[in-house]
Amino acid sequence: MSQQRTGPTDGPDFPDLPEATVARLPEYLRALHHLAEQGHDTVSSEGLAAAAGVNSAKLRKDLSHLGRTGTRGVGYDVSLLIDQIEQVLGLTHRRAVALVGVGNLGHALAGYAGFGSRGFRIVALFDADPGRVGEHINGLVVRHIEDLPEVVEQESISIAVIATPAHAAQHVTDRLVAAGVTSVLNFAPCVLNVPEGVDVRKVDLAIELQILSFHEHRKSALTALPPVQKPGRVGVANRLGGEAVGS
Amino acid sequence: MSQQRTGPTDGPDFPDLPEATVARLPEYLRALHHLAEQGHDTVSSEGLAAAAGVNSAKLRKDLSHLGRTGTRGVGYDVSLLIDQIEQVLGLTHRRAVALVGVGNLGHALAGYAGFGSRGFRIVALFDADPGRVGEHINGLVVRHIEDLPEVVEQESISIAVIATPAHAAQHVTDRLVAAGVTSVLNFAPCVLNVPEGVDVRKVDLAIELQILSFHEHRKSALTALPPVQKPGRVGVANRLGGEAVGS
DNA sequence: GGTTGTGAATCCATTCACAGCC
DNA sequence: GGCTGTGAATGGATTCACAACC
Repeated sequence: MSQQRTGPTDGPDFPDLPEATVARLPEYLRALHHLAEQGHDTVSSEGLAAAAGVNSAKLRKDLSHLGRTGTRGVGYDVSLLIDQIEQVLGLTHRRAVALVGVGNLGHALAGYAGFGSRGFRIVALFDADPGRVGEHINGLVVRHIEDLPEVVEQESISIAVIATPAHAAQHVTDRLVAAGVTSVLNFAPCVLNVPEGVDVRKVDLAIELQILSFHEHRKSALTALPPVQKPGRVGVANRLGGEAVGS
Repeated sequence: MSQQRTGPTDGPDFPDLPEATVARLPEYLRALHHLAEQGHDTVSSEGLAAAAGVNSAKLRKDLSHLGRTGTRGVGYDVSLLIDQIEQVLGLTHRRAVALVGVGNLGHALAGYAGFGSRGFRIVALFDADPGRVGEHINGLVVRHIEDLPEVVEQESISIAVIATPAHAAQHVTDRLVAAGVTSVLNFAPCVLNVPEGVDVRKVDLAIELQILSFHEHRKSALTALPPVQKPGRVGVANRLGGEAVGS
């Protein structure tokens, strides 16, 4: 009755990864590629954890969700682990991505080489401004937003990036969803309402800075006031990077 | 002996906000500004929660950490709440921000108007490429990275944005930290090692897409396979935005 | 009547610590 | 001896549900 978990050799089935784990797998993947380039072919949980900026217990727990991945006493096989993670993340083929809004930020994103090397291909650019339509960017022609349904269909696009002004973002989203897009990465500073089954992730520059601002505020409040010695709070300093800090 | 919590009238003291709450306050703030523009002067937890894309219980719990903020039976005073949140986030004065790396993305960030309106001022641009030094962007001159210490000092910069290639990011970070910067927003796809007391937040475009890719992968695996009826898993559909989705 | 603020209950994530395996 | 995989323990965050208040 249980719907046949695919055989043990058949690549990982679909484990129900915790969301927090999913969010970290890409970072592990990046670190692994880096290690592979440097010629490592195995790595310990300790080593990979350091390279990915997490602690080793968390890393091992995360990887344990993928099934048997390492070998005790040895560590993880780098290229094998890369395959397994790419498998789970659905990165076995390059996914087609549409980008809407070729203003300041959109231009930069369209030119970003990192997408290509990490599993994605920007295959279409859109803008609502007729003055922009027809412009060539990085080998692609900017098309009018009217053409969305057609292009999404033709190119099998399921993921879109929104880099429009905030006031246009919801409208654009509705059209994207209507055209069949089911995942959206939103750079506009606003919340998007989408129907069930559509995923949205948001990146907001100002919000990131405001979170940092909070910590700045707290830090200055603390140092301004008292030199209170909190004993036993010292240990575990973040290991420092390459060169000396003191110039 | 306890170090005098500032008086009750004296604006909010320094509550130890849960990190998850801190991360949401900026979104509430944005929503509140939007409501204020539209002329609302009070809002219920339900209303604000909808505008910020969270549920109302969470919103109330978050705001409760700031002390008494709303009035029962009525709701929250919009402009009062704005003040309170800006207070806690340390946004009472515009913070000076440095941006390092004026390539593709750096250019776009330097031109991003949203910073100005939301509590920040980009006051300095840096690059390592001498060919770029001297260039004018948005009223600022690009300076060589050698000048960091001097400028950071002069302009009281505590926050920096890194938009360099990955291979340069750690080195740049070390110099920023040495110059006195204590918060970093990192757009380079790599982990940064920093000493205790320095905060780093990271934004990685490809990682965001990879997380979406996972969900795409899962969705297609589910629809490809079985029409398994999971009873009682339906409810709570995401409310749909303005116009109809069906074109 | 309406809405906030909050204990209690639940859920999820992280960390600990060690048994099991190479 | 070294390292992974994992139960058990802890710690946070979310949700529930209602008393307190306007």
